[in-house]
Order: sequence, then C-alpha cells, then structure tokens
Amino acid sequence: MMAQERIDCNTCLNENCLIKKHLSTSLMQKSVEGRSTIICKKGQQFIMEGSPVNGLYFLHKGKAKVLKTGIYGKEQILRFVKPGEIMGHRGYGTSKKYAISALAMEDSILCHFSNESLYEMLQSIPALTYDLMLFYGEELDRSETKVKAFAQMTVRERVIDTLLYIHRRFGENKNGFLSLLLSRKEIADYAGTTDEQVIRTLSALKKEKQIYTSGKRIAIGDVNKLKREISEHNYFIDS
Amino acid sequence: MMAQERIDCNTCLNENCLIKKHLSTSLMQKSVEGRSTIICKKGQQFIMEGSPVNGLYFLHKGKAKVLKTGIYGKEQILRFVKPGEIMGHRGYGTSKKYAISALAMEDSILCHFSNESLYEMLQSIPALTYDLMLFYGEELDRSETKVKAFAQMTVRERVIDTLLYIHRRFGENKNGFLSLLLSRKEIADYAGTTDEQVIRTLSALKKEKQIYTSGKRIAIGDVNKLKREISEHNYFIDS
DNA sequence: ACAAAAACATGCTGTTTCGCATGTTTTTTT
DNA sequence: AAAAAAACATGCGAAACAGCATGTTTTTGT
Repeated sequence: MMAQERIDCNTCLNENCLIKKHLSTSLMQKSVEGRSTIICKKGQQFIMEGSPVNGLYFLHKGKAKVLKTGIYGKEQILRFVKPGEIMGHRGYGTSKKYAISALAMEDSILCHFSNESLYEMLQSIPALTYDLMLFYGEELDRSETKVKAFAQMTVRERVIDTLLYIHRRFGENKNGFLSLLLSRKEIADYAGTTDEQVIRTLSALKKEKQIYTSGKRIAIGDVNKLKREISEHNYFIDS
Repeated sequence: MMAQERIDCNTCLNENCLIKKHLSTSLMQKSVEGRSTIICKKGQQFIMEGSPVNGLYFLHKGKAKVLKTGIYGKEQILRFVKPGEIMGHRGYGTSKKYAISALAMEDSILCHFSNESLYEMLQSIPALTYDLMLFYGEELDRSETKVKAFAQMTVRERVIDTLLYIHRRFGENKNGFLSLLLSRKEIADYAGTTDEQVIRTLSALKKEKQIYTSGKRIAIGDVNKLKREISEHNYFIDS
C-alpha cells in the first residue's frame, strides 16, 4: 500500500474535467478547497440508488460504472466512466435521492463536492453551469439514442453496439484487445440481455472472424465492418 | 379560421415556461423580442432529425410528440409535450444536427428562439441556464429510467407504464378517459413494441376490467392497481 | 501451488414476442 | 350519405430470446 497524497486540482492531469477547465477563476480556486478525496477499492459502491443525495463525484483515477438495480437484482448498466467524468449528478433541485448507483471497477480515486459547495459554485460561476448544462444535454442525447436502440435493435446488434461503444470510449491496447475489461455479464447488463445471449453472440462473431478472444479479453477485427452491420440504425448519431 | 394575434410573453398563461419564469429581468424582456411565433397544423413536422439546429421551440398551445426515426421508418416516441415545455433543445455546443424530430399532434402554436438569441440569453441570465441545466438533468433521469424499463419490463408492463405516464401527465376528462388521445400505434411507438401487441394487451386489460374503452379512447379503472402491477420495477422513481 | 469460486461455453426447451392474414369498426373525405 | 382510408381486433405460425442444465476454463484466495 502506497501512502495517498491529497489530490490538488492545480496539478491534476484530467484535462477534460469541468472543474479543471474553470480552475483559473479565483472563485473556483476557493471552491476547490471544499473538495474531499475518496479512495475506493475494486467493487466498492460509492453511490447507492435511493439514498439521499450528498453531492457530486468526479472520477480522478480508475474506472467505474453507473447503473440502476431492477427487479430480482438485475442490473442495468447505463455507462462506464473514465477519469475526469462526473457521477451522481442531478438532484440539486427537486429530487433528493440518487436515481442511480455507481461502483468502482478497479481501485479508484474520487473527488467529492458536497451539495452546498456545489450549489455555491454553480451560483457564482455561470460558465461552469453552462458547461454542466451542455454535459447533461449530451448525455440526454446519448440516453435517448439508447432508448431507441433497445426498442429496435436485436440482441446481436446491441452486443455489437456495446463492443463499439467500449472501443470508442476506452480504445484498445497494443495487442488490439479492448482496454476496458468486462465480464460477459457486464456486457449483458449494458446491452440489456443475459450473459448466455452475449456468449452466444460472441461465439458467432468469433466463428465469423469478426472478433478474437483470449480469456475474457476481446479484440475487434474490423471496426468498420461491425459499424456497417448496425449502421442502418444510426443515420445521424454516433454516440 | 381566426386571425392569429402575436404571442406576448407578458400575457402568456404558461406558468411553467422557463422563459416566463425569468421574464422579470430586464435582459429577458429585451431577449423575448427576438422570439418568433409559428403556427402548426395537426401532423406537421417542425423539427427534423438530422437537419441543422436552428434554435429552440416552446410549445405555446396544443400538443406535440418528440421522436426518433429508426430502421424501416419505425418511430420511437420519446415523450409527449404539453404547453410551456421545450423541444429541440441541445446542440448549442458540439452537435449541429437535431438528434430528434418533433411534430404537432393537433393544431398548435410554437415560440421559437434562434441559436443566437438563445446563446445570448444563456450567457446573460445565469438563472435561466441553471434552470435549463436542472431540466436536462431531470429529463436524463427520466430517459435512463426508460432505458431500464425497456431492458427489464415485459410488453404488458411497458404498455401499462405508458398508460400511467399519459394519465400522470395529461390527466383524464370528466368521463374518465385519458385526456391525450393516442392511436394504438402511438402507444406502441412509445412503449417500444408493435400495435398488435398493444391491442392484445389492451384487450386483456379490458377483459380483466382494469380499463374501459370507447373507440380509441381509454379509461383506467383503478390507477393504483395498475401501479401496483409494475411497482416492483420502480423502487425509487416515479417519472 | 492448490482448492474454491467465478466466469465462460453450449445444448436443449419453453416462453414471449413479432409479423402476416383476415375481418371488423371507426374515422375521414368527397 | 356513401365510399375510401385508417385504425382496431384476433388468430396463427415463425422467430427471437431467455432460462436451466451441464461441463469447461479462468480467476481468486490462501
């Protein structure tokens, strides 16, 4: 175990972080002091659906997933989270309970802002509010695209869509394997199906030489070919 | 045909409209002049998915639906719109194409703001930006709840969910019929299934005396009983 | 390094859902 | 008011999908 130094926004390397982006304003410099750092072990849940909202989390380091828990404990994964990105948003206004759960997929470090400090920041730094509005708007687009996908795509198409989504967001390593390592169950929970169906689909794609696997690692042979198979569902959007 | 007077925000009765809410500021009074009024006939499409974003629409009067068009022309309805509500939002920032279509379900009147005047308003009236951020956040919650519903609910449950959604948002008239009149096809396009499946489900609910119909009009017998049937899917949220 | 647990894989079966066909009712148009 | 079009309704066979069983491989913990 290494000693954990306190995170300092000024030396943080997450350039896509909204806080970092507005750090130059003096107000932000002050606000940032109200932040706290949280260390999470792999598998640890740090936001629980239905519990009172206590603020906003940024992923500083690691990987996380955001999900809703359904009937019989079935999970619906909504997105996978990279450093610099936000979780636990919303609920400043009306709703006082988190609508989602979030948990660390590997040992991770979080930055946390309380409701109060967050509210102050949003009141005093309009440019931050504006960016957050854009962020929600884009997430809304993404989510609505997903609604359509669930309504109109087959299981095979949704699994392919999931592989492409992971590839787009997390890329691949030197050997061509997707950089985000997921279990078949997690792919199923994102694609809205069962692990057996995912396994069957992946087996078929393997036979077709469209993907290659080594253990649970997956490599895509030809991204564009897979894109083409689902392209008829995506006239306009790429998210 | 009646002559159409120009809409004036100061005398508008849509109290839930975000523009109306911030009308007291002098900046807003000025911005509001950049607005234009659009009259739409029933069935007319005023936002087309994939076309360049040209601003934001508020529904002043009438009813509308927001949807995405999919493969083979299949529609996915995302929401039904009441007076005072926003359509065509997003796309100020990165994306330059509308991600959704919108069309009038009856003769309707729209207020339209151009990209430029909208941008100015958001830059100069932080409270408006804040409210818009909250709006997107809540819509995002709703959309993500819908993703889960699509992944985990049966067709029957999704149809019931749709009926309750319509009842919640549009209420019922004196005879108990839902105030928003939808075709079976429209219910299907919202619930993510086919019109045949909707008809079958409604037939079953009729036999069970849970709903009553007269032509295409639908009345719910006991809202709470229907809620109970799908309650296990909705631990926390009510949207 | 070994045992236990978790994840992966595949066949089989039953259910759900869809698409088509056909007929009826309702709504719209002329 | 009649004709045409749209929407509603229902049965039936096909397809997609899920759940269970069983066996294998991989990962994890000691």
